[in-house]
Amino acid sequence: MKLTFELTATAAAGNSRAGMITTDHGQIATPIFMPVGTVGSVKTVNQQQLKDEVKAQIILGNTYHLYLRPGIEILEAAGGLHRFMGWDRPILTDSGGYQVFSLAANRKIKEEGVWFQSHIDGSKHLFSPEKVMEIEQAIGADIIMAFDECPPYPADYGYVRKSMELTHRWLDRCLNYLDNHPERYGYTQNLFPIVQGGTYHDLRKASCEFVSAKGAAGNAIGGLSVGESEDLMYEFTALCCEHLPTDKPRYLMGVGTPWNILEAIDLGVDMFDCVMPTRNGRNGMLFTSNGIINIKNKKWSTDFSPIDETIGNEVSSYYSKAYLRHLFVAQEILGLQLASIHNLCFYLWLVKQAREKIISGDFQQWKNEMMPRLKQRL
RNA sequence: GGGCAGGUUCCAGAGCGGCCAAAUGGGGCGGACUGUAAAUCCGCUGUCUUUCGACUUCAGAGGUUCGAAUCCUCUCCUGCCCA
Repeated sequence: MKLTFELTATAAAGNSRAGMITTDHGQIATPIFMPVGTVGSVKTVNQQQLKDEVKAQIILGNTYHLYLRPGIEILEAAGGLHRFMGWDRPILTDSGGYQVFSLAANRKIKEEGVWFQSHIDGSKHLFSPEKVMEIEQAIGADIIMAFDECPPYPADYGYVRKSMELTHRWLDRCLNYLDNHPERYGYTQNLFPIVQGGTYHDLRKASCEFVSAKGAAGNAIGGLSVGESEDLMYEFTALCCEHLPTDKPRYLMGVGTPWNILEAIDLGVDMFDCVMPTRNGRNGMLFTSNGIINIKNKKWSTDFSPIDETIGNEVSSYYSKAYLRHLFVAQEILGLQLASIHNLCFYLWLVKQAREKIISGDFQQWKNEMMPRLKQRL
């Protein structure tokens, strides 16, 4: 069944909304944060913990990484990524578009697609829209992203316009491929197109219109959080929300900090993903309901209070800051895991709170209260 | 009592006449990280000074030398071995 989106509640002030996405692998209550599991693994966190402790409703995989390893033959033989990794809830795969940006030194963009040099062994591979769709079908995610070019920031108008037009042509090729190649695992995969256009108003607006016209089950905002200021990011997120359909989920790709997420929810975004809770967690940065902790700092060495009691999950209220600091100093693997689990729990708690506040009508007040607290350095 | 090996900046440990405020690692302190080439990366870590630079350090005391962490003498301490 094609993915559906039902609006549960819309805030009186601002553009935030609460909704329910339904996929063949279950429902997703929005706004939602999606943990990133690039290679079919949310680093350091196993699937059971992801379900029971983090309460993740949907996770991400990455086309580029999964294509290189283990490769599509193995994924197909396994019956798709859900089965391969033992995850029966929804999955979204990114298309490799972000790697066009992050692996800039090792790729070449052409009309037909992008030539990548593998970061693993240096081998060369062509990612065309058709090839990416083929891989995403083999992976079998519930939501698959169109293949796009994510231009860097800053980039001049001419470049961004050409890049956006290329992304649009590629979108048509993705759609055309899907029209002629039915999915293979007996459930529906939903293509989300991606808006580009950099930080140019007319381009962003044009891209929103182009994308909206496709009538996709959901739409994504790409090309943000690539180095621009937060104000610019908010400005262009707002612009995109204004021009994307109201009755379809809006996904802001790659964002972000806890306060970025609250701000974007207020602007009308429904879905988020970011490596920040996991990567920064592994690097010792904890996001809590009271602010940011660098757990490696000595001041935590004798703080035996829980990591964060208010968010209500076990890891965060059971283990102390002092213990977690000890694990980091001793370079124990458990430290990386507890930090990752805590941060993910916090992110999921944050969007759940946001949802409840939207439904109860208190979102604005709650957000204004939370914003300064979230940014605070403890 | 005798023999041998040692005592270096928070720790370990290089250095063995000038290029030494002293390698390297650890520890400490701080920072970065936004659709993951990241359990990673980047600073600082004797004192004073914004910089230039100045000053005090290599167990202690004396000495040799233009110049000593480095050479000599004695003292104190540590480890191992023999009595």
